[in-house]
Amino acid sequence: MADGPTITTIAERAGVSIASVSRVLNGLPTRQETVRKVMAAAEELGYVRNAVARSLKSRRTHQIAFAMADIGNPAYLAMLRQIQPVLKAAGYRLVLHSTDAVVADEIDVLHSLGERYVDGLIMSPLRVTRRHLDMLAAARAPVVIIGSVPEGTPVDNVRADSRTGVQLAVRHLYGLGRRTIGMVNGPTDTVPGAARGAAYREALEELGLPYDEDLVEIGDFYRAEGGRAVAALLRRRPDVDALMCANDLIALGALDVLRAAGRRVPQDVAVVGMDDTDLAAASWPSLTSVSLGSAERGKAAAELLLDRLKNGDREPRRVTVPPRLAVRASTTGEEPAPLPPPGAERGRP
Amino acid sequence: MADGPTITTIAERAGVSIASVSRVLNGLPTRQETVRKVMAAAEELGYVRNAVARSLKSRRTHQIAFAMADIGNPAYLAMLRQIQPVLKAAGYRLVLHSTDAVVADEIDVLHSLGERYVDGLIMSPLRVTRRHLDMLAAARAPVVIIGSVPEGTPVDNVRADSRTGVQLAVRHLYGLGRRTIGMVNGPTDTVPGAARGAAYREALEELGLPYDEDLVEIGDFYRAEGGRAVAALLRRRPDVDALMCANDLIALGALDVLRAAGRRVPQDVAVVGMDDTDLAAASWPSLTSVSLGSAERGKAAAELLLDRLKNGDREPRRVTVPPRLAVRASTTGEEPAPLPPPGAERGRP
DNA sequence: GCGCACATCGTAAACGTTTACAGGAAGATG
DNA sequence: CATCTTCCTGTAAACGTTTACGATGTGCGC
Repeated sequence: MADGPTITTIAERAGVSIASVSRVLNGLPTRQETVRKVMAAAEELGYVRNAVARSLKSRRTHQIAFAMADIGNPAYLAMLRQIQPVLKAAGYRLVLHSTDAVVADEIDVLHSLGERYVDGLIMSPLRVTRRHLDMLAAARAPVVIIGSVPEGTPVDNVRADSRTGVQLAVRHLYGLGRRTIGMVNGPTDTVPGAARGAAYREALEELGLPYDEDLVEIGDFYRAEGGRAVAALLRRRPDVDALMCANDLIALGALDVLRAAGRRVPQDVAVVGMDDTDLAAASWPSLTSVSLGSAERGKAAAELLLDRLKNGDREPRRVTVPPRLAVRASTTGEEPAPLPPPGAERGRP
Repeated sequence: MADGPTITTIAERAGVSIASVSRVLNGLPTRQETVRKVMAAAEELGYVRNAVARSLKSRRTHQIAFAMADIGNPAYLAMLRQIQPVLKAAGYRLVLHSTDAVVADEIDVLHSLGERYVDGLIMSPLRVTRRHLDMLAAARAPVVIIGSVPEGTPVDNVRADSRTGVQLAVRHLYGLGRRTIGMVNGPTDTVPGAARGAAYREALEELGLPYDEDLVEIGDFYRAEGGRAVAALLRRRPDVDALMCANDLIALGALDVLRAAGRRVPQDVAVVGMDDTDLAAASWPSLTSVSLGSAERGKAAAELLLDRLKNGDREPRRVTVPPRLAVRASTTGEEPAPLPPPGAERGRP
């Protein structure tokens, strides 16, 4: 693992100056003979350009950071899967940060833009605080936010339309005859939590259903937490006949708890998830889920950022991705009640 | 987004030399008064160290690359989830490459180590070719391979024990009375494919069951492909009573096809997956699956690499992670046949 | 008052590139 | 043949750090 060759090594071997080597390597006009010599030397030495030195001089790292709240969440994963190829095709590397949705970590990432190790950042914060906005305004590199930011914030941003998404789901449940529709939400101090909670309320009102706080339970965006929240809601309102869950993980938790409680899905309680992740199609029963277009949002974010890197001072843009409802068995399943869990699942006959 | 301050700016403002600024920022012994002045200036200017310049000088980027075959595969994702926090805790950033299991892309990644934009690489190649080995030998930065490499290859490597894993599964099926155990594999020119195929054969022999090529079908490591392979196998051997699938996605495909064919799982056909991903627990019925310890392997790989970065010329190490069998409903479920899929399952609005 | 040890600092080189600039050679033009 | 272009090349500076080295100043012992 000896020290690799540099353009100086090549220059010596080819008998030219380092400037010529650089020009040849960058395809600038050069005499044919020189090109040949330099190429030959580079080939023999197995030369590879030093990206760090190059970045220092050119002030471009060809790296873009993606700060995701939670690697475990398939919705962010769907974004990542789209972001990666778009960046790769444009010649950028992807630096991955996981912030665990901790504000301090997100601020850290924004702050670290000052280190200039990336040309730009795609970030998907769960909540947007005053500090976020301050840091965004002072950010030393272009940032694209996936999620909602206050009106007028001068930053490119890609948002889902969870309002319409929740509306789609609630209407679907209403159309199936459900009238006691509960909501299991994540923390309402998060952007998605707040939006989904409000949208649920609106959707009910639009349909002329009463909004009842007893039908709303706040947990967190994880399976176990979601399950706990559902259990609490069930104790309070055993008559609930449908559950709008703020994401698929919560919905899976709901399925767990409903099964354990002997409630049939969808006959007794219909369940709708959100994000339409892989888990929704694979779950038991398969989960009706609102797709908020995570994949499309990821792609759009990457494209926005690339565009901004080309064209630094265009107006900030906002892209909104429309939701879709993927209807599956957890709302329209026609088979008889799912039976108690198979013995091995949790030790029951 | 004006040009940020550099140590030169600070030096001017504090009335000291850039050397002093650097010393203060790096905590080298300096007079108290100087420290104060420099810190004050840095603070006022909102100075952040330029990581690129720092890397150029120090020959350390504090970045580590992870080249995963397929972002969509939850097994790799499980590795990623473990790798990320380990690196972060050690002060390294994570650069993510997705190679789509294309050899040329993997070679590219190895080659790009010469650009010195990372201090090391964790790679999980699906197949290891001659070129891989050549590039590994010539790699300009430490590499840890997740997966098997030929005996004696001088490289840190973390492997699963799929042989024992398959054995666990086949014995489990045998113990449940299954005697016509099929295998649905991915391409056998991949390392896991070859290993799992061979292990299946060995496990049968160990149990005194005949090895029958008709019971083996090769597809690819994806859900749809797995389904197709199972369909083919079923046509050839309708009497099969158990399926050993080379990963969970294949097993999900198997469930799809078995359901469509009216076969009950596990009564008619027991199904075992591999990798024990989130999907296994969420699927319908839940999937018995061999965990090859993806998470542990990711963690081990990250730790091996960090250790190697500290101690460049210790002996190459090999870590083998033991498999576990997660038993679920697809082999031991006792409920009556799952019914045909609900109508809505694949009709989307 | 001299010499020495020590602490602190500034100068300058280095990391590996890219690139502005100027110089030289060759060809075109008078 | 002198001059002007044109093309190609080399010199050197720059990007923002870290760090070896030598210079300076201070305090102390004699």
